[in-house]
Amino acid sequence: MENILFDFISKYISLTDDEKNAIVSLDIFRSFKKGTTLLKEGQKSKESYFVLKGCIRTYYILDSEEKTTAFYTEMEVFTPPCVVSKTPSEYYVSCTEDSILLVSNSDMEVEVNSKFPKFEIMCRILSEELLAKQRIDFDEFKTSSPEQRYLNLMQSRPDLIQRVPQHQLASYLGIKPQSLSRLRARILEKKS
Amino acid sequence: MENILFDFISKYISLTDDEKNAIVSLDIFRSFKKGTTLLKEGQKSKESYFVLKGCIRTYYILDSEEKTTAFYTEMEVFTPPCVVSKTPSEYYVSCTEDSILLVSNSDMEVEVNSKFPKFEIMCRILSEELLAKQRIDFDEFKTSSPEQRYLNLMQSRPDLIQRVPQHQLASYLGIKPQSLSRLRARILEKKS
DNA sequence: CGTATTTCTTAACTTAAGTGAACGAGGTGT
DNA sequence: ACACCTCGTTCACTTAAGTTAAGAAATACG
Repeated sequence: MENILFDFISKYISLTDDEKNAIVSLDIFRSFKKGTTLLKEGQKSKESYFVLKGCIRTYYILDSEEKTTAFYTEMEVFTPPCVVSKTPSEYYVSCTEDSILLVSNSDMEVEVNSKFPKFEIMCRILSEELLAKQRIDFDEFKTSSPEQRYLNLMQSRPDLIQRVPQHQLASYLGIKPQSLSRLRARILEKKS
Repeated sequence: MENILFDFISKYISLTDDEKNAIVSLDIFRSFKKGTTLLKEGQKSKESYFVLKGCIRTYYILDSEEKTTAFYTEMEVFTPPCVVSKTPSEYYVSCTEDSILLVSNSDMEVEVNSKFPKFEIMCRILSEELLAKQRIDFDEFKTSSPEQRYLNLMQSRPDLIQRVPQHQLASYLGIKPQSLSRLRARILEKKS
């Protein structure tokens, strides 16, 4: 499990064995059962997540309806916005599958960053990359129809369509479950 | 003009007079006429922008139609995703108004960051904040209808509605100009 | 100043998403 | 085995956005 993490980190900086040991000794791997809620609306948190295995999702409850806005799967990082803004969360975070996560605490990060300046650099580069990636995703969402979004998702993250319930996918695509069903039927019809 | 920049920076780190002078001596303020294109599709770039005065927008040309996806105004920072990914740009960046911008080059940033580690920290914090902010914007976009998005925009950035052409606003809201006109008429009718 | 061009609005019609309801399949728990 | 519940699909109907076209308003420019 540690190797997955170190492979990820090695894309940004190189670590000595001592540094690797220091990270392992932090004891930050955690297992969660499917359905576990990691963060609730109204709560404050300092935790960030790196998904080693499984899938977590973020959702809002608006008019007593769940609105799923994001999924994070293997090799993806997620810091809830409320951790950055230090305000109570407006959304929920939970595991859609049995998951193994690296859970880090922002106090801990401050400490590690000051001890290993390399780490600070990695965090900067990673944030910049995620910002750029999310910008592209947002642009794509804005400039396409629900149907195009679904087709794009089939290209970019085909696994999600299989592993995630349709009604969660629907709100992820910005539509209702019924519309997703219809849209899928429409696509199948076109193919034939 | 420098003071606007230093006020901004002071939200993240504190600078000595020497450091301020070092920054001023980089000579990075630039003026642009309304309509100036800063980046074209297919080009590579290393430039990031901080808006001191004016407004810049990003847009795609898809099916020979402009699709505006973002506006950056006073006190906002923008690094085009292609600068981060080091690939040719898929979009355009241009000034919608006469603008004064701080233009920085990523080579220059590397140098400044290694000379002043403080700066690295600021960049990390800033990226994290922007990422979280953009995440919230994206979530809001996904979970609301075009009409709600327009009403939200009236709350959060009322100036944009005044200073930017309607057809650019429309694609920013993910709809066609005609739909924006209609939607505005609908809102006015409800009020009365 | 007047003409050209762009921008915004309106309208009629088409297409697709939202809504409410019903149904069947699959899973859960007692 | 049974009742229960969630989930996905389908249908009929409503509502809003896309499309095409036309005209009014604002702006740019010679």
